[in-house]
Amino acid sequence: MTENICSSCRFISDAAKKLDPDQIVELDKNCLQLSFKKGEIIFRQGSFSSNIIFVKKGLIKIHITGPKEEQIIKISKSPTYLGIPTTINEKINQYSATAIEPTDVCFIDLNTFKEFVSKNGKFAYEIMIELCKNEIKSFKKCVNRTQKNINGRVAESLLFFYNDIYGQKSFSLPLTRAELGNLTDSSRESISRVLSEFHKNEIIKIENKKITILNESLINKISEKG
DNA sequence: GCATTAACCACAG
DNA sequence: CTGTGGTTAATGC
Repeated sequence: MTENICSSCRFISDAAKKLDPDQIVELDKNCLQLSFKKGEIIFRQGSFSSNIIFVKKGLIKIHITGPKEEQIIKISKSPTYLGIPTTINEKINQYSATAIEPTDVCFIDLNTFKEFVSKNGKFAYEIMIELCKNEIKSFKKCVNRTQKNINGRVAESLLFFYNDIYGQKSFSLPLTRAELGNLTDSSRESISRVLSEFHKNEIIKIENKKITILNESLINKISEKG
């Protein structure tokens, strides 16, 4: 299983590429790879954690317990680090992560990770870049979900799956309607309505979970203007 | 006021 | 789990 040795891993992160050979050996000794099926929880809000999580393959949702109900914060695709904000300065996970497609995850010992950050500036810089990108994305998401109407938010999320996750116009939605409603700050019923309206207007095609984007320019327009 | 929007409820596949 | 229809509260013109 050469794939499970960090030095020859083809999913190695941009940050880990900056590690010295001896640090790679160190990483290898202090990380563990596990596989998760769709629906399996990777780590849970409120539970103890002493690991940084790197998703080498798959798709996950980040969710957090709100005052009223569980809220999906975002969908993240590999390759990505997951548990940096939740672990680096906290003993307890501040949010949960659940696989929504078959997913391979590396659990990296927190102290090992911290040592890399403090001793290897290039590694730390790559980590910073990822964190900054994520923060900007979350700012944009915050603004969009407040200012866009339902049609715009649903269009945006479909475009997200198309452009950022699958890279093709036809894909199988990894979420239920209720989850998509939760993600886009709307209701299950509204998602139903909007999707069937898009379908009727031949903007997309729906066959159960399978979505095909038919009119890309129009759905872009809807995403922008609502 | 009247129209629009979107959530909530209920019920049927 | 999903789609639809009726109802309702909030907001805009």
